[in-house]
Order: sequence, then structure tokens, then C-alpha cells
Amino acid sequence: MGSMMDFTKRYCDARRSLIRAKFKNLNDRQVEAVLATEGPLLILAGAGSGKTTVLINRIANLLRYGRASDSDELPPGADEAALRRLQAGGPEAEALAALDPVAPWRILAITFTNKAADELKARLERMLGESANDIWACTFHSACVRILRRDGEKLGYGDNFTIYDTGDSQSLIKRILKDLELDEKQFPPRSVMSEISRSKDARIGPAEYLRQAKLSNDYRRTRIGQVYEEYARRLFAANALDFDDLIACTVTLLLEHEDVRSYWQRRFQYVLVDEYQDTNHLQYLLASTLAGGWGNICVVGDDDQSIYKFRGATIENILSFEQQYKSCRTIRLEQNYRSTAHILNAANAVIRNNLGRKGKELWTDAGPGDPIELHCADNENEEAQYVASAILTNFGQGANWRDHAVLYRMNAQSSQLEFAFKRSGIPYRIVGGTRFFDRAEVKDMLSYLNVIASPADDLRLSRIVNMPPRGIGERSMELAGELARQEHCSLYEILSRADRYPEIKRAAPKMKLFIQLMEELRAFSQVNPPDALYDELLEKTGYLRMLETSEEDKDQTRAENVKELKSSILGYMKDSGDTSLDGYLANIALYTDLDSYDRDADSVVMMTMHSAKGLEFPSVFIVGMEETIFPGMRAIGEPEEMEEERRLCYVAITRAKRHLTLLCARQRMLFGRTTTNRCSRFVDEIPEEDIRKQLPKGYGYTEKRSEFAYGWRERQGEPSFAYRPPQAREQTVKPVIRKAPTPPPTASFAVGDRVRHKAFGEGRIAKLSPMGNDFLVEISFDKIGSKKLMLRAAALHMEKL
DNA sequence: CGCACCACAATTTTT
DNA sequence: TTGTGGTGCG
Repeated sequence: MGSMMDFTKRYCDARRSLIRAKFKNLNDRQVEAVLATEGPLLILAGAGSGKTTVLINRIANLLRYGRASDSDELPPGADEAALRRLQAGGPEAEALAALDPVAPWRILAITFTNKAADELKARLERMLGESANDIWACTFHSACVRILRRDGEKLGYGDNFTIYDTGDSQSLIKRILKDLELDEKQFPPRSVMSEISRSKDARIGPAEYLRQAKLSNDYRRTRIGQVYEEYARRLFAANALDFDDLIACTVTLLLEHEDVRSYWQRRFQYVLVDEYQDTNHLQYLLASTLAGGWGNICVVGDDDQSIYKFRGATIENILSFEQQYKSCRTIRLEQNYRSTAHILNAANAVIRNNLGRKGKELWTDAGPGDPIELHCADNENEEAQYVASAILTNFGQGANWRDHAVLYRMNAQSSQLEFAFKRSGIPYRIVGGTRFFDRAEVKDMLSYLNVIASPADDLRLSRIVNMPPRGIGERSMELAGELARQEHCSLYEILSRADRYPEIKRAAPKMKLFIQLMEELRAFSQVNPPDALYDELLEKTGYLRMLETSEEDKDQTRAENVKELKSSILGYMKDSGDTSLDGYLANIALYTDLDSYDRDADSVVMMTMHSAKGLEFPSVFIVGMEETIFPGMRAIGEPEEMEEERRLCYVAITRAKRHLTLLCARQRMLFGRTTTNRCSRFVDEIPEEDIRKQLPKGYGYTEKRSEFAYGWRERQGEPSFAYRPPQAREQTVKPVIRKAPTPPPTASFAVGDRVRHKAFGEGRIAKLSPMGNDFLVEISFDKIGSKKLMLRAAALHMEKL
């Protein structure tokens, strides 16, 4: 008997060491996470700790070796001879080391963004080849869409349901508020929406919500309940689901339909959830229900990077995972492969001030690197100019534009930076902000396509019925809406027989005309692919003509966007090989701008700190490090909110690989108001030895000292072990008072002059033309060609030869 | 009905 | 400062 146990142990040990050897490029903690295949597993993965790598390798392990690495079970037919062959290695050993290798389609890996899902898929395919395509690597929402397309009719939805994005939902809410004669001041659509969203998250339906509201005699909640009820009714009537519904309905489907539940539970042998700190209650329910069959649920997250509480994410999911799953194993990944020590020290020090967290300390063996820099500017304009200047310096020393990111708390902060970059000839891109698919003109065109695909979509029909103006006014549509409700039919049907209703007789001919147009387009769409339909649409509706003939600059941009949408259609048809309109619309509903963020384009990236999560850049600038900006006004005096802001700060800091520059402005104009703010408390939380401060002393502020600020190339011979602070910071003690404002720049430059620019090299001034109180200068550079710059800004970075 | 004009408010936003 | 939504007139 003893020898049997002994044999088992020897076999399993041999098996483990073989498998272990396959992952020798990972660190010990990572390997542990990869090999722990069975049961619930919580991976606390700090920023830059290689969690995606772990996820990929974990899946690879499952596919290749099944649960062999985590089990003491012998495969059938294991004997001494097999053990010897296992120990000998070679191709045979692979099979002997495996224990029920997992079929790819039994693995579900859930992420939050399409981008993360795509990256996961791409890396899996690179590592595992073709078979990776059968792994379900998708977002929460797209997983739900797939489940609902299959079984949604059990909840009464057609399988061609449409998805309402946040904008659609908001219009619908506004519509309902009007219909119920509720004042938007008293019932702000935003808060009504989040109330509804929270209820959905708690799986409280309209009926239950209303019951509770009435019970507690709460007028406000009762009215919101009525909005909720109507909202649900209209969504359902339009065969539409909003983002919350996608998850909520899937959960309901799983919980209430035994057959559906057991189908999926049997199927998904391993469930992995990425960014678990961002899940809400519904998503937790979804994941744990799907994993409920086999019980193999692995969640990866970082409680310190939970920055979406305002969207319903509950950090409690990750904080309480160990209570939910008693047999859970927890693994911490704390070795950071991204940043140098000064940056990590700062991040650790800042986040340490939070109370509600699991506790983690990032470390690196990469060496100290350069200290963080703090630059305090006089105002937001100079702050932007400083960033531009620093980036130009780096570019001049061989860095790429794309190595730089500028992060801010609010989108509204981006404009000064844009100006500075434009003036200085720095190519930049703004990620986020108003998204392409959220632009009014794009939504209009998509609404047309949606109505063509499903005429019962009242919301989108109302959006386009008078766009461009067709003489179908709001009053007529309101009446038509009442009729539709009376007759339990869609607006489209009412409009198509408008002449039968005396109430809307006046507008009836125009409505008929509109319906006729839509019918033609519908007929066209039956026999033509979406791209052709789109051309037809632009032509027949006159929408594009309306924009192109407009005098306004903005309408030209809008026209561009409308045309740009066609490339999205073509792109979809090309990528998917699908030529159905329904397919395109379904795809687009879950698509965002962030997905199109193209890391190959060489330009500086600007975005909010929120959007930066998951990304990394050699050089990062965080602007607006001021009290009331970051942390924002609303967080001050609110401990919970402040912790979320601090997590955001942690996220922002840990984006930087090599260089981190923090900026604040003593005075800042925001929303047309000038305010004076103290430097952010987060700056004070960074240890002195990790940061070099250029603080204002008395009147001025310290001179830029670019000579030490940016040594781009790695310095040789620096100690790469235990980091010691450099000499005391005398720099802040003896400030250099800044010179007077830049003199008028024209005096020193003229057309024909040869100049040397610190970033663009040598060139000749080709043109000088006045512009505002500055000059637009066109310089033909020898190496990079012609560039247009604003002279005042350019003069700072170039000299006459 | 459509347009021009004024008041108003404005974190963050993976789907 | 920007964008949006409401009002009032032609």
C-alpha cells in the first residue's frame, strides 16, 4: 500500500516538474497561479505584474495538461514504465503528464473591454494556434449577447433584439419624463438612470421597486418607479435591451431556466474573470453562476485599481471573494515588470493611505531609475507649454511621440494641451472624450440603419423622423405617440397610415413621404449589402447634402464623420465576412472608441486617467495635480470618494515605465473661472526621496532644468539593488526666478533664415504670416519635411544659425 | 414648424 | 470655455 502511495507521489512529482519547466520564464508566484487549476482562485495582480501573461499561460496549461498540475490523481495506465518515460522527457512525456486536457470551448475568459478581449484572443492564438479560436474570450456583454441570442426567446425577446447604448437609454428616459410630466430639474435623467441601473444590479424589477416605494410612502421613488416601469415596457416593446439588461436578463435566464443553466454550467469547465475589481453585483452573479457547475472560478484583479465605483462596480466583490468561496486560494502578484523603483515607491506610498484594501506592495529589480518630477506652473497654459517642451526635448533625443502620454482628471483639461501641441508641431491623439459613435450625426445615421432593420424601434425612429427637417414637428410626433400607445402598435405603423387619423392629418402627407422613403430603403437593403445601403441612405435622405452645404465649420467635421462611418461598415464586412445589416448593427452596439485606439500611430496620447487603465508608456505626464481638480472637489471631505481618487492616482502613477512628471498650476482657468489651488495632497504622499520638486518660492518658480530632467537613454553603472535616496534636494532651496514673459518673437527670425530646432533638427524658414498676436511659421526641415508652427512656441526650442 | 438667441451647468464612463 | 436645451418670434 505504502509503495502505491509512494508511486503516486513520484509520478505526480515528475509530472509537476515537467509542467513547471514549461513555464520557467514566469516567476514563482506566476507559476503558482498558472498551475492552480482546480477550485476557486483569487489572483491579486498589482499593476504591471504580468497578469495577462498569467491568464494566457493558465489557459495554455489547461489545454495541454488539464488538471495534472493541481491533482494527485494518476492517469489511467500509469505504471513504472510510464513514469520512466515521463521522467525521460521527450514528446511521449507530454501525453503522460496530461490529465484530462481541457477542450478549448470549455473555457470562458471574461474581460471588460473589447480591446482586452481582442488582445487576449490574439495572444492565445499566437501561443496555441488555431485551437485558441474556440476559447470563449469575450466581454461580459458579448458573452451575454451570445447566450441571449440562443435562448433569449425564453424571456420573450426575439433573437434579433437590438441593444440600446447609454445615449439611447438617456433619450428614452427623457422622453418618458416628458410623457409623465416630470420636471428634469427635479428628476435629472442621469440620476434616474443610475437609480434604475442600481435596481437592475440588485435584481429589483419595476414592480418590486414600485411596491417598495409605495410602502415607504416615498413620492420621489414612486415617480422614479413609474419611469422605470415605462422604461422597461418601451424597451421590451422595441425588442431592445440596454447594457444592464444584457447582463440582468442573462442572469435571470440562467437562474430561472434550469435547462439553460445546466447547459452552460456543464459546458464551462473553467471560468476566468479579468479586472474583477470592476465587476458589479450582477456580473458577480453571472460569473459565479456560469462557474457553478464545475466550481472552477478564477478571478484576477487589483483592489487598488478599482476606479469605477460610480458605474456600479463594487470593490466588495474582490474584498469578499475569500468569504464567498471558503476553499479559495489567494495568490498575490507583486513583482512589477513595468516601472522603475522611484515610480513604484511613489505608487506604494500613495496607495498605503487607503484603509479599505487587501494590502500589496509592488517591487521591482529594475533599479531606481529617474526620480519623479514635479513642476509647478503659473497657470494651465504654461503647464501645457512645459509638457510640450519636455516632449520636444525627448523627441530630439530619439524618443518616439508615442512613448508619451498626458493624463488628466477631466476631459475639459485637454484643450490647453491641444493648443500647446498644435503650436509646437507635436502630433497628438485624444483617446476618449466624445466618442465617435456617440456623435449626434453618427447616431443619426445608425438610427436610420436601425429603423431600416427593425421599424418597431420607436426611439430611433423619433430621432430621425425630422432629421434633416421634413416638416414633421414634435407636436405631430407626440400625437402619433399617443395613438401608438392606444393601438398597441409602433410609431412606424401609425405614420404609415397617418391619413386615417384626424389628429395628425396636417402632417400626414409628410409622414407618408417619410415612410415611403424608409420603405424604399428597406427594399433596397433586402437585396444590397450594408455599404451600398449606406450610400443610398446618404443620397436619399439628403443628410450628407444638408451638412455639406452648411456654412458652419462644425458641419464639415460632421460630414466627415458621416462619411467615416462607411469605413466602419466596410471594416466590419471585411473582418467578419458578414454582409448582413443586422450583423453590423449588433457588432456596433458593443463597440467603443477605445477599441480603435491604435498604438502604432506615432503620436502623443492624451486621455483621462480612467481611460489609461491597462496601458503603459515610457514617459507619463499627469497634469492638474491640484486640490479640487485631483482630488476633485466632490471627493474632498468624503473619505470613500477620496479613496477612489487615490486609487485613480495609483493607476495613473503606475502607467509610467521610466519617466513620470507631475504638474500643477498655481492658477487655473477652468469652465471660464480662474481659481487658485494648492498642490494635490497626493503629491505630499510621495516620499521626498522619490520626487524632485520645482516649487514656487516666494514670487516666481524654479527655472526649468531640462539638463537633468530627461536623460532618455539608460544610464550605465547605476546600482540596481537596494535603492538609496540621492543627495538632499537643494534645488528647491535656491530657486531661480523666472525671466519676464517671452518677448515678441519676430525680431529674430525672417523668411530664408536657417534654424536649428531641438526636436526637428535643421531647416529653413519658408514662410511667416501673422496670426493673432503671434506668427505662423512654416519651416522646411531637412530631415522631416515641412512643418507649421506658432513662432512664439517654436522660438523657445530653436536658434538661428 | 424652424430658426435664432440666451441661460445654464459642466467628473470620471470598460459595455 | 464649451455644449446643450428652452423660449420666442417670423
